[in-house]
This record gives sequence, C-alpha cells and structure tokens, in this order.
Amino acid sequence: MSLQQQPVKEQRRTRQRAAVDEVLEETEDFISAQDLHAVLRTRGMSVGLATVYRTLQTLADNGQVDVLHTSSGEAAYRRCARDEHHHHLVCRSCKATVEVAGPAVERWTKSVAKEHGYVDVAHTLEIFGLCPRCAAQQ
Amino acid sequence: MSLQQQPVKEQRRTRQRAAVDEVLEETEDFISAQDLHAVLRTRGMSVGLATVYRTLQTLADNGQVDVLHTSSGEAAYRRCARDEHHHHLVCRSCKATVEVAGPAVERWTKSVAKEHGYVDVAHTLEIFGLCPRCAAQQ
DNA sequence: CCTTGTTTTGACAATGGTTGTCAATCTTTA
DNA sequence: TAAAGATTGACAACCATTGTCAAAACAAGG
Ligand SMILES: [Zn+2]
Ligand SMILES: [Zn+2]
Ligand SMILES: [Zn+2]
Ligand SMILES: [Zn+2]
Repeated sequence: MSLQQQPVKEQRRTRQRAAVDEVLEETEDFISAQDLHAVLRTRGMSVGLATVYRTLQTLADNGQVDVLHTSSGEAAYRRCARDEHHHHLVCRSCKATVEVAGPAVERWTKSVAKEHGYVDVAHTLEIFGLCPRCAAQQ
Repeated sequence: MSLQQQPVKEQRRTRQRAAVDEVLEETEDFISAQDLHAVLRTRGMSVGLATVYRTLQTLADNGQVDVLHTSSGEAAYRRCARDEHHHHLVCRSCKATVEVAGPAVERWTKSVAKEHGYVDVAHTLEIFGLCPRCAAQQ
C-alpha cells in the first residue's frame, strides 16, 4: 500500500487527532475505526465516532496509514514501519501482521498492465493465513 | 480467485437461477448484485433482490464465479473463462477485465508465508488501471 | 397426474459500517 | 482579544447485505 501519496493537506492539531494518532502508534496490528473508537472510550479519551472515521480517512488519503479491507467488508488501519510501497501478511485470526516487500511482484503487475495497454495502474495484494501462534493453539 | 472450490452443492433448477446465470453468461465485465438485479428488472425477468444475492453467493462459494471487492466496498461478480486460479486486470472506469495468470506471484506468496511460519494461506491480488479505450477518450 | 416432503422465493424488516448534517466549539492568525 | 475558518459530535441518513417466514415452486413417487 501507500502508493502515490498526495501532498499532506495541512491540518490543525487537535486533542482528538492526537488521541487517534496515539492509539495507532501503539497498536501493532490492523484495527478498525469502530475498534479504535472503543479503545478510546475505555481510556476515557472520548472522541466522536464520526471524528475517528474522518481522521483515519485523512491519514489514509495522506498515505500515513495503510488500509486493509477485511473479507467482512470493513476497513482496518495500521501505521506501518516502512514508508515505501509494501504489502501485508496478515493472520486471519489475530490480525498479526508482517510487512513484506515484493519487487518482483511490482515489476510483474507493471508489465502485465503495459502488455494490455492499461495505464495509470495500481494494485492491491494481501496475503492471509494463520500465524505460527494461532496455528499452534489450534 | 477460485481457490479451493468446495464440491458443488446440489441445487434445484429454477427460473430465477437460470435468469441470473443468463445475465452472467452474457456480461463480460464484473457486475454487482444490485446492477444485475436492475438488468433483470429492465428485461422483465423479475427476480427478488434477496434471491439475486443468494444465487451469486452460492455461485461464488462453488467457485463458479469470481468475486471482486471494489474500493467502494461492494462486491462484483464475473463468470470467468479460465477455471484455474488467476487474477484480474480491471479498468477503473468501464470495468473491462483481462484475466491474468501469475505463477511467479503464486510461488512468491507461498514462500513469503512459509518464511514467516504462516499456514493455510490465501491471497487477494487485483490490478486496476485505465483500459486503452478509456485512456484514449480522456 | 396428484401427493408429499423439501427447497426456494420474495417482500419486508433489520443489521452494520460508513457518511452527511449543522450548530456549537476550538485553532489559528492578526 | 477578535474575527475567520476548521473541526467536532450527536444524530440522522445511507446503502449494501443479510435475516425472516409464510407462500410458491420443485422433485420424486405413487
Ligand atoms: Zn503497511
Ligand atoms: Zn494469529
Ligand atoms: Zn476471474
Ligand atoms: Zn475502460
């Protein structure tokens, strides 16, 4: 993810955005807007649900977080370590995530698109499975 | 798509399923349940919306159609020519679709998963862009 | 053809994630 | 401190999808 990120739109520093940032910072795995909102509530750092949605949306637009669409159709967000384009190996059960780079895949998608005359291309690629921990306890 | 398709569950032949099949058969591009339902309506072949959803769901479960989750979060279905696992190069604008096979990508995802001890893996990969036709007229 | 047991249908309600609304509130800048 | 503008949040609205369940359709025998 994090392809062609737009120039970061200037924004104001607010308590709410800092709160969302803070949770993202310390959350290792992908988390949905609803879940992030719940985390904030339990911590007493109350932020409106709509605000959580808007903040995550903006962060995603700016390429500051990666977005993953789960099979159930809900979006999950994550602040990744690496800034360059990469993909994710995600545990279907506990969401444990490994960031992976695949230069060969990038080249392949480009060549396939070119071969068929498609331009302005982007791609989505996610790998799902059971992490070692989850596989062991089942 | 079309990975590990389950044994096809036996079903009854009904007017409604035939109607959905017919539309899928003659539709070259990915189409959503709502759109397919609309097509049926305009043709006078009235089928309940819930039935369209159920029918497509079953076809997808049986691996008889491929499913694509658009960025707006809605599912689109397509009866593809090839039966083996493959991916799609889809026009962002008109939905024109090219089926592509990428053995190298398949191998890569498997090795990445193995390397990190993930098991029972699957992956999603779609390429989006502007097809030659749409690119030309813009 | 009937009959019977089972599957399927469809109108409608309900769900659930997400977005729109808009007055009140907060930031920033002057 | 004040004015201009961005942000917030409670709530309603949206919209794709699923659940409900009685009525209709199907398949297999008789
Ligand atoms: Zn990432
Ligand atoms: Zn796990
Ligand atoms: Zn396909
Ligand atoms: Zn096109």
